[in-house]
Amino acid sequence: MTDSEVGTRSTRQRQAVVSALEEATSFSTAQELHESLRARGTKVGLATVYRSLQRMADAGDVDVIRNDTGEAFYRRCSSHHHHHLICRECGRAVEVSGPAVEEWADRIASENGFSDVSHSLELVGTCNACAAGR
Amino acid sequence: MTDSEVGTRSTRQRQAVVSALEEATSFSTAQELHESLRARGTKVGLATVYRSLQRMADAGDVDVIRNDTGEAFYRRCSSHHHHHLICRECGRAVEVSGPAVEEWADRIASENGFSDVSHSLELVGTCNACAAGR
DNA sequence: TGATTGTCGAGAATGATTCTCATACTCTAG
DNA sequence: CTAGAGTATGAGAATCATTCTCGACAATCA
Repeated sequence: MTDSEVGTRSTRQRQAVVSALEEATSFSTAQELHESLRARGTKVGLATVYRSLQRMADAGDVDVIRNDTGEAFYRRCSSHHHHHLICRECGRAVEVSGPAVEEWADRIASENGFSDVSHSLELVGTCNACAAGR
Repeated sequence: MTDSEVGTRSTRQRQAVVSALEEATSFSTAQELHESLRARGTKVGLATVYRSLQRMADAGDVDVIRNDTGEAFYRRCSSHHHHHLICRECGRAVEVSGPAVEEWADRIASENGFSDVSHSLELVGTCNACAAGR
């Protein structure tokens, strides 16, 4: 079995994880997704949620970010390269992209003799709705 | 006791953690620092290493980044705002700063109605030494 | 020196994530 | 449609980094 052959079967559990992700409006942990599935009466094992998320992350179908305690958060995202602007209060996330940043990253990398550079970038702030509600 | 009053005492253990950090040429985990202290014959508890690192991180004296498995890596850094360009093979880290990125982040944030925006950015690549050695 | 109070250390506890392995299910060839 | 092969699942154990607990110790200061 090669890597490209795994994760191809369509099961009730995988569809459930996908739909839970699509209902979520912000980044969610595996545990939260598992809980929301249980709450709606869909029985899916926690390990399966983790496996599904990992496979989707590997395939690039979901984005993974980590908070400052190292917990992983998942979100269904567009497939092109982008970054996130996340509200620190409500968790709402906006996809943003910045050619300027990509160019800057490449330039900095080559100036320092680095090659094959990838980058991770997240913006965290307070969205207007949350700022207004205080 | 207020926050400003904690972490003021000078102890052998704290000095040891600081010196271990200064000897390290790249980002290190708490476990690695603990091990290097033990290796040189300095007895310091693991919990103390964690506590010292956390306090320094809170004070802004060290930078913390996380790898893709969520483990925390620490490094003694300059105190002004900056980012890192890290070699994925040898772990060597270069501090970089980019006014362009800061401005872009602020602009994107305000365009989307976000305020109080902070950002995290890391560049990962292969340094020239490692690229040459292959 | 003695009192006060922060700090240490060993090991237990925590919590997210991964692993194990017996069982159930998908998919496809026939 | 059906059996067979091989993948996927689930419950709970295992892992592993990190944090907590609490009695003992040490830094600071009068």
